[in-house]
Amino acid sequence: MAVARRPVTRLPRAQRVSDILAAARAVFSERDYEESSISEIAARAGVVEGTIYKFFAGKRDLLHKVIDDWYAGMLADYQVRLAGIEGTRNRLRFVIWSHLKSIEESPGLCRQVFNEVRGQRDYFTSSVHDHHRHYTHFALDVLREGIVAGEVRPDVSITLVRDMIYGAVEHHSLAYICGQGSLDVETAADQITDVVLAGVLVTEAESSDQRLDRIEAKLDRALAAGS
Amino acid sequence: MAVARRPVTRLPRAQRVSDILAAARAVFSERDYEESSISEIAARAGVVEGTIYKFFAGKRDLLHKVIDDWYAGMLADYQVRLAGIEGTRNRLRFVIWSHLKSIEESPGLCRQVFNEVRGQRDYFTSSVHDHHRHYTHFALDVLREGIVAGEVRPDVSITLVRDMIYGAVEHHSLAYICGQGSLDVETAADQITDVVLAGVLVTEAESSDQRLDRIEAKLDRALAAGS
DNA sequence: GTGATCTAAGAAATCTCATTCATTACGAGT
DNA sequence: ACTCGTAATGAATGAGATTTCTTAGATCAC
Repeated sequence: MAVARRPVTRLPRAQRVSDILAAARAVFSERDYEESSISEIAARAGVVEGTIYKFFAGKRDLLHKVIDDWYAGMLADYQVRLAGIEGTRNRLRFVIWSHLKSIEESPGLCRQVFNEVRGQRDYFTSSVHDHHRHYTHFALDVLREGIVAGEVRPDVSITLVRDMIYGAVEHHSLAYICGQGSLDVETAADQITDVVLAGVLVTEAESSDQRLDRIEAKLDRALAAGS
Repeated sequence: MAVARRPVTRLPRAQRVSDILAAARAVFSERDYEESSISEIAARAGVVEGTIYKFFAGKRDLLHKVIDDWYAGMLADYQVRLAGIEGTRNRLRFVIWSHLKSIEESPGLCRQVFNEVRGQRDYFTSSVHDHHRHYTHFALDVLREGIVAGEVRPDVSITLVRDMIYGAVEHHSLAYICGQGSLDVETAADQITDVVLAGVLVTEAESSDQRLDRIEAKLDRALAAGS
């Protein structure tokens, strides 16, 4: 007895792949990795489970490809926008603001990155890590420029400041990412920029003190002369 | 035909629970959550899989209990040690150093916390979150004391500075946690303390104002005397 | 000491996926 | 129209978590 079989339509490879990626992105965005099932992704993409394995090595690989895809989209205009911003403070704030903004827009994917990608033993050899390096490289550039411009203390470790920036943003966004509470991107960007910048700026203290010393000394002399 | 059955020994409940917890801690420390199997934990604890479900609701619950257990141990002497340290800088450095130290000592468990516990949708209602609140509360206390002492700017958001501290520590330790590279606790503690403290310390501006006030007063007197 | 009872511990069944595989049939090239 | 490569299917496989049923050690009343 012939079993009723779904009518088969063959699509160009690129089309199928992007359909599956879109479906996977949707599912991974709204569910935990463990709860995201290949069968649901397949159903949403309009294919059967086995089809997915024609294009992807497995569930984990599929997630990685979804994240790669996401990063690629973000990186595209990031560099262009940053190029149009001047001044260490403004550029630093843009880096911080951008990260907050992408978290606000895609909390689900961020969660997958934090929980399932980063922290995996193979993370440092993955393509996601490559993308992330590109992504965070801009922060390092901004800091280096600040040092060259004489605004930023040259003795701080810029990689550590980078860790501090991204760490602060991500910790701060944790509740939002977990679906608890809201995220005020502008306020957070201002606050983080303030503290980070204060932490790395060349202090005016010495030169001001010197000037004050000089002025005070003059005054003392003037007073002594006047009496 | 009677099947050969392993001789059954009954232990007091507390003993069995702590045996299972110890075995689970070992397995969760050396493997990813996904790769940690209940059967391996059972084997190491010297029990059969079903027994674990007598005491724990499931694999996830078991991990949570392991983490709770770990936090309880850490919190025990943390408060005592901190009480013996004076000065905002020293106390802040201790908070940062302690976090780095616990990561250095238990990278495996940290990974489980970062990847499997925090970031889960139910995290903010879990007992692990309660423990973590206690744990990070000390940082907030140190900052508040700093504000009272007039050393720390009262206009910074202390919860944001807390996020910055823990975020920086955890980002910085990521490679180590993933089994790549090493972790220099002392250097990292120094650097993070430096930048954070520089970011939140009261600037010399105020005392400069005071000096300017004094100088202006002198000037006024000089002008009055000269006229 | 003996028997009743409670429940820890065992062992195996079940259930839920991810992953694999043999089969089918679309469609481009001839 | 025919053939062939391969996209797509759908069912089988297998691993591992969870459940369930059974067995038997411990404890208590008498």
